[in-house]
Amino acid sequence: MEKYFEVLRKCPLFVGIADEHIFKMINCLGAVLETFDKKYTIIAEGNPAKFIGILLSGSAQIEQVDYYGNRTIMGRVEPSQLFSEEFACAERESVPVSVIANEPCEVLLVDCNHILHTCHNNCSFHQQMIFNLMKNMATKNIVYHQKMEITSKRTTREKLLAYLMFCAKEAASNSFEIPYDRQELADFLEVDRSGLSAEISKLRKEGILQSTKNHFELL
Amino acid sequence: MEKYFEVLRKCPLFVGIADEHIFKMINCLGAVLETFDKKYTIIAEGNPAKFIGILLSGSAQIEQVDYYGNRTIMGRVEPSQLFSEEFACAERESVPVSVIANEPCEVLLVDCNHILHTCHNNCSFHQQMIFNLMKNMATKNIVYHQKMEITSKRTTREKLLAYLMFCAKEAASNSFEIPYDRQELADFLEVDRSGLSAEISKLRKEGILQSTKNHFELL
DNA sequence: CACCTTTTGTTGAAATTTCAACATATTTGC
DNA sequence: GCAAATATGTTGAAATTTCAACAAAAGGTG
Repeated sequence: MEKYFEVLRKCPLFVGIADEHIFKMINCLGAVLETFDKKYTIIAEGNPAKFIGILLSGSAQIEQVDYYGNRTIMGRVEPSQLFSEEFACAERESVPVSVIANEPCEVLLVDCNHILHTCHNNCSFHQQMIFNLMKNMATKNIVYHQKMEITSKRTTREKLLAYLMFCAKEAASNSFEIPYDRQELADFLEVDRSGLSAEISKLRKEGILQSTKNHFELL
Repeated sequence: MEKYFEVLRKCPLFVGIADEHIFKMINCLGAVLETFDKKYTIIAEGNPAKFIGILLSGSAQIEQVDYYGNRTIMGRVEPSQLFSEEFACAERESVPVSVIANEPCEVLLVDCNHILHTCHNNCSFHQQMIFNLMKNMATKNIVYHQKMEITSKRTTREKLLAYLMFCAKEAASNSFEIPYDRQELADFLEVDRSGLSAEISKLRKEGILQSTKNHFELL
């Protein structure tokens, strides 16, 4: 467990909690370590919303597949980040999305009851965690706002440019990598993959961007 | 202020707080009461993200207008509900959306600093409020998930049906009212208004639904 | 009630997306 | 390094959306 120290320090759940207390808390919370191979399902749609996930290594994706078979990618999870916490904290019956490993992943699963319903004796760590969860969820809320701002655009070109400009802003550079392959980007932007490829070519020909694989540069 | 008692009791911020303490807390939080006429802007895009809003009466809408002039309606706010709390709690500089009064509104604005940064003396009310905010934001997060599930559909018809089925589920009946007029529904579903009207007519002719104004019935 | 304003429905043309099918490029596993 | 599998790019046809313009209906106001 010690090898995850740096990851856990950065976890939004443990902000403001002294290093020496983090591992004690993880024990106290009854966290379970699990590993998943690439493409495996960490949490399946319909599962009970019981766990708050902490990604320790690898990367994962939040997905939803609808009735028609269209996949929507809600977002990506990187080490230190939480996943599925909104469903656990809202005390939903089940999780409406799937969490899929993009590469081999190690995750820590914390039973949400240990965070929400125990320790009413004013334990200060516990209160700090609730505060941290609150902040984390406010931030996640904003991330969803940003996704909606991108996907609300009406054409593939506008969605793509909105997304790329967002990435450029995040990277503070016109040159950046995106975390998605073409199919994933299409599923994130909620457009057709082949149309997306065509649009990227078009923008390249128009001299608006350069790209090789996942690397883009806005001109 | 007493006339808002019932509304405040139902406010997610005051869950688990005894009735007799609610007004004291509102004073303590330095909440400001403001009123707005129909169509007025309660919070404008770009404003400092300083306030958590509580809607006391009327109804409001969360909107975002992009570069191209397309309006997106993120959602609706009903009495007792909070608005703009995610931006305040995440300590964002400014609010990326506008909150618009749909009818004459009374709102309570609470400086988020009074909730986030004071009272580190373990005041139990305060801790309850943080917990409440956390739950509220988890729930809001899920609401956004639901919206994305609807708007991720690829055609106007699919979006509309997904929305109507969601409403029917909420109402626990095939017969229900929606809170939007046609233009607003189009802006919520992120489609063209005239195309939406055409699609509704089509569904009516196909015998899939009946509708008069805002009332719908799925058959 | 009559007038004006706003909302809703209808239509056809133009733009765009999706879909399917295939070619090419890249990656993976042995 | 090769073969197989996967990912990406390209194309044209069909479906759908958007857009603009207008007609009809509903609502508000004096």
